Amino acid sequence: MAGYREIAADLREAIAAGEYAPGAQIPTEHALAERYGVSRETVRRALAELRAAGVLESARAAGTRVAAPPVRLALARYAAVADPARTRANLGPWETACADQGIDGSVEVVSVEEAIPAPPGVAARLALPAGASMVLRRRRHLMDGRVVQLHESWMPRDLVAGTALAGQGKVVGGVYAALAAAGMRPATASEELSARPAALAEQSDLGLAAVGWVLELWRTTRDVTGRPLEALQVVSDARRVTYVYDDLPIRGER
Amino acid sequence: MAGYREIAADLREAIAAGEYAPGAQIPTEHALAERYGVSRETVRRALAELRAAGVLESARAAGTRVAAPPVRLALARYAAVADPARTRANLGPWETACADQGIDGSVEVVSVEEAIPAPPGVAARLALPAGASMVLRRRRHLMDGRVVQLHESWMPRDLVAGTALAGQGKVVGGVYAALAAAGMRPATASEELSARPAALAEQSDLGLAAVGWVLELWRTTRDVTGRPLEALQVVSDARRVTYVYDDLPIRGER
DNA sequence: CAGTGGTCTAGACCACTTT
DNA sequence: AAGTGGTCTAGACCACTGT
Repeated sequence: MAGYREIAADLREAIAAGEYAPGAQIPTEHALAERYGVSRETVRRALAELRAAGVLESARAAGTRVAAPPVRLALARYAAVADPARTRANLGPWETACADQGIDGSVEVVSVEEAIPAPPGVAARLALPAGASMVLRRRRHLMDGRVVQLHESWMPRDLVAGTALAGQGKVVGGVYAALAAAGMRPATASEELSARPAALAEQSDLGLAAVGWVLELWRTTRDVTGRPLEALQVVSDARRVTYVYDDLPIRGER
Repeated sequence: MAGYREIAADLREAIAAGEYAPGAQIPTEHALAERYGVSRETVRRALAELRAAGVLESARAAGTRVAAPPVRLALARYAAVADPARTRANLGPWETACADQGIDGSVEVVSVEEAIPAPPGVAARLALPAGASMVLRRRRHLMDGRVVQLHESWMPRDLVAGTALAGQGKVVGGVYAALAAAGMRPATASEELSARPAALAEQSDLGLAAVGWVLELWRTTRDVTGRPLEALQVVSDARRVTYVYDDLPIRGER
């Protein structure tokens, strides 16, 4: 009579109707199997669907509960980051954004490699010849306790060799300041934002349960002449982040 | 010996290593069960994980194949939409973006309701008093054959009553032109972008299989005085869309 | 018509948490 | 110690696709 999709839809409705509040435990799999007159495996398929949809959360011997919507970090991508008052005492934009939202943000430099062959996507964004152009790669983890974002920053090797950017460890004052100190002036940036299921490595780096999704942001920074200075890939737990573009001037249609 | 997660990881590696090319059929569930020495149900759990991760696609009686990465539409959110040459003969930005990418885009007006109580998120974005502020809602579907985006546009009722925006059917020339014709000048827009699992209605509207994910974009348009004119919610199939913000001026840090 | 994936069952054992 | 969800099995029937 009741297929697992119907059971899933039924439970979904009951939850949406407030029959089970966020955090409340739903009946056990055994009880649901009896209620719907199906086997426990069939109930489990319904619950699996609702877990994947973020509606339910199960903990090993503690039952299945209605999931509370995740706490999202709002991250400014445009106007708000321009406020110089916000760039406090050597805090980067991440620490500042976290502090504004009452969260303890931190950054860990994972690796700095001075000469890596540029992958195709990076070469294209940096306008380097396809093939074996060598680039600098800096990898970072941005955390608020758990890892929230994975950063991979790629820069043309000839631009940054010998500068602070080629050194190990954190770049104090930010990448843009270091670029400026080396005589390069970031003037514009282009961003490409998409969502996709997490790769296996991302799943473990971000501590995602089962099949997680990520937001993938590419930011290409250029100087006034249009020369690319940096290609930055930001991979985030899709459920933990909102990107905000504030006060974009309107010049035409949308 | 082999749990379903190991089997999933094993297959994932084989596919990443190119052992099965995109579009190629992998062995049948029966064959995999025999190879790994497990039951068919266990294999199916592994395959379910890879389907959820977008690695595999199954068709009813035609086997399971390696999924090709979905074709994404690049949608400009900033500089490129300002090019007046692109706004062709009453084509909206959607039709234009699709045409640029060799795709036949179309727009369908789903409903126009003149007086709806504003939901909390809308009231906040339109800076209306919480409670029962009445607003106009226009719902559209943007298609390239399949439905790609769901639009819900909300405007304060007192601003648009009696204008072309309150009429049924398409607004020729675009919402911004209609606002301008009614004496309102859109000057800035703020966008908030996040990803989440699709709600049930979105799943069916967008034709998503199983548990799909969506990108949710809120665009709040204001005039020079900062008065909100429109709150637009755009829900897209997360696998079909990339949002592009071109040539953002850099004024501070990121 | 043979073979595929989709669904379902009635058991079973385990690791773990809660009491 | 009892109860929970996590994993697994060896069957079964079905709808559908390909030939």
